[in-house]
Amino acid sequence: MKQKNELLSKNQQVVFELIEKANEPLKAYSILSNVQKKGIKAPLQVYRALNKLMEIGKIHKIESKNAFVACTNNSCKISKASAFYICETCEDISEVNDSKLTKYLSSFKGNNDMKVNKYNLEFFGLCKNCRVR
Amino acid sequence: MKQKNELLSKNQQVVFELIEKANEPLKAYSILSNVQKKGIKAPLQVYRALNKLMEIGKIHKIESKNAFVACTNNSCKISKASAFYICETCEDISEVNDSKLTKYLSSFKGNNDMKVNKYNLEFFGLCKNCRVR
DNA sequence: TTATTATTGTTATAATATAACATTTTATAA
DNA sequence: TTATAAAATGTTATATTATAACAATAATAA
Repeated sequence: MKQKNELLSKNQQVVFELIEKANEPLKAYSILSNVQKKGIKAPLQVYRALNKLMEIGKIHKIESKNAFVACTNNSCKISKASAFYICETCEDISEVNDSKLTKYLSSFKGNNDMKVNKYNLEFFGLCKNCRVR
Repeated sequence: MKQKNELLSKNQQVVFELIEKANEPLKAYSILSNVQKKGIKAPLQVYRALNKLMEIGKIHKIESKNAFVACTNNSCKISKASAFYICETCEDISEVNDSKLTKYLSSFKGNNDMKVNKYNLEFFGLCKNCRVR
């Protein structure tokens, strides 16, 4: 499958690669300190890259943590809608990849008759590991 | 129905009343400037009240906006789980009150076998009004 | 080419949130 | 009721997250 990385600008690529390799959500200033050796010096350079990457659906923001993760859905259609599990104990975060959920939420009307363009859903709970202990 | 307000401390009550009367989500520092006449002088006093109010389910935080609204669900059971519509045009925000959705999400297991304690869901789209224009 | 758009670089500053410590009030139980 | 624990308050300082404003450069399209 064709990667979109080639379409990314220099800063966008640097930031995205860092996020993609990380196995946890990264915060903006943590990203900054990790890309300074690559020539990115200011917060705004990071935030601009982050905003663009979110716009094109390559990353998502975990709103409750102010942190950023690479999208793990190959389907670009749902790239702007996102859902995550957040373990309250170990802080592990994983993207939910459930097409039924996606369909259900994307077409959700509720009481308000709103047309849903995107949504963000964050589940908090205990992951399997943390329940056992 | 018995109000819980009586259980609130002085600062909690001041902050809650302001949020409840507002017809839009309020930001912490906006709250601060509005309660200074009531003797609350520092950000931390506001944040402490906000945290407590969230804990007991009287308010919710709109994570994507860093803003706070009074809970409009009378059911205390679901007070920690919250779902909102956010109109991308007029910024109007309303709480979703849909028991099917609540049940569906509260019992959602997905791929991860997580036990869901709470969730936060934010729908973005166009409200009825803004679609017409 | 030339105009337009996206991206970059940079400094300063705004907006959001917590740490740390001292004190006071309220609730609980001995 | 009195001691003691728990919750709430007050205060100063500071950490963290994010954007404004302006100048320059690179990429793309007309």
